[in-house]
Amino acid sequence: MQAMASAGRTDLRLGSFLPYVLNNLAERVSAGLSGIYADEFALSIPEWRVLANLAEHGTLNARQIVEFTSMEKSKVSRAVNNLSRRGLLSQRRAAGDSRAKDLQLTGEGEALYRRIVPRVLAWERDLLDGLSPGEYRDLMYILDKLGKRLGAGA
Amino acid sequence: MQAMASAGRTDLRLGSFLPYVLNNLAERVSAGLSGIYADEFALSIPEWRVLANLAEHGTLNARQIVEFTSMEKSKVSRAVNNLSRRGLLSQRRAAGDSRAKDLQLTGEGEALYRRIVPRVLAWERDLLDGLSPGEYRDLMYILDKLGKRLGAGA
DNA sequence: TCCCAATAGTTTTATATGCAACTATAATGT
DNA sequence: ACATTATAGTTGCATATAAAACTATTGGGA
Repeated sequence: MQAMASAGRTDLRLGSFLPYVLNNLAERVSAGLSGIYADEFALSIPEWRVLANLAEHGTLNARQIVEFTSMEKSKVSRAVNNLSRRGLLSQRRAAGDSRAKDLQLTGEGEALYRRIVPRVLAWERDLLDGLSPGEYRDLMYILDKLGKRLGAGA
Repeated sequence: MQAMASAGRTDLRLGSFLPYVLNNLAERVSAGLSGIYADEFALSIPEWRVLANLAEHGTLNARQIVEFTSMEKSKVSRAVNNLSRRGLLSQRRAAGDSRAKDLQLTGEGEALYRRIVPRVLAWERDLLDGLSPGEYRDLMYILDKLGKRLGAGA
């Protein structure tokens, strides 16, 4: 027997159609969160994502950021440039490959990141307070599973 | 005891930060699906959403579509106009309120919708095949719970 | 009745975006 | 070594978008 679901039927109900539900939720979450880093820290979403990935992974080049975030490479390029102009990250030609640039946060970039983190974690905690630990675990597990499946299928 | 989670810590791990995970997944799902209605049916995502909501709910005005989809009203306005120009929906001044317009799919609009539905359901089924029925149920339940919490919190 | 605020929807404007074209460098095959 | 192809990243351009200004209509008060 196959996965029951909206997919088990031949008519479409948007309320149980995963892509629709997922997108609605994701957009609303993004809108809520971007209130923090846009209004208080003057960062766009792509800029925030680049910042956060550099903070987490240390030195990266643009291609790696593209992989981590699934953003367009032109989007990443522009976000990197904005952060660079603001002195939040530094660039230098990569050792082994002079096409690539090693990107890394400056002290100022790290400081900004450290100011943002508690704010977004508090926001997330607020949202997740409605879920039990088990529900949170299930959710992350299932989302991860779907993500892997998408990677394969596409 | 409170919801453990990434939110239980003071450092940020993107891989377990719900907004990040959710957005990555949603974007990839959207990209996959939009391949269908963009390439094969020449519909943008906003257009598809308007079409699907009208198909599901019957006659609606633009404000109601905004509520159902959480899209910007200007976005809805343009999507409605595009569909109208293509003869996929009809507009007429609402009975009780002449500012509003009653929107409803034409026969052609409904026919297009019926051609699209099996395609997107098949796509969804493919994605969901990796989940057990229980996992699917849990997922939808939890997403719904989060959605409601967002509605309240904002 | 007469204002004034609220609402439905459109349009303007500035910005963001995706895609393709492009530059520069690296890797591969013969 | 040389030509071909692939890759890293940037930029130009046409389109899409969000936010605010705007038009038209409605709904309340006082």
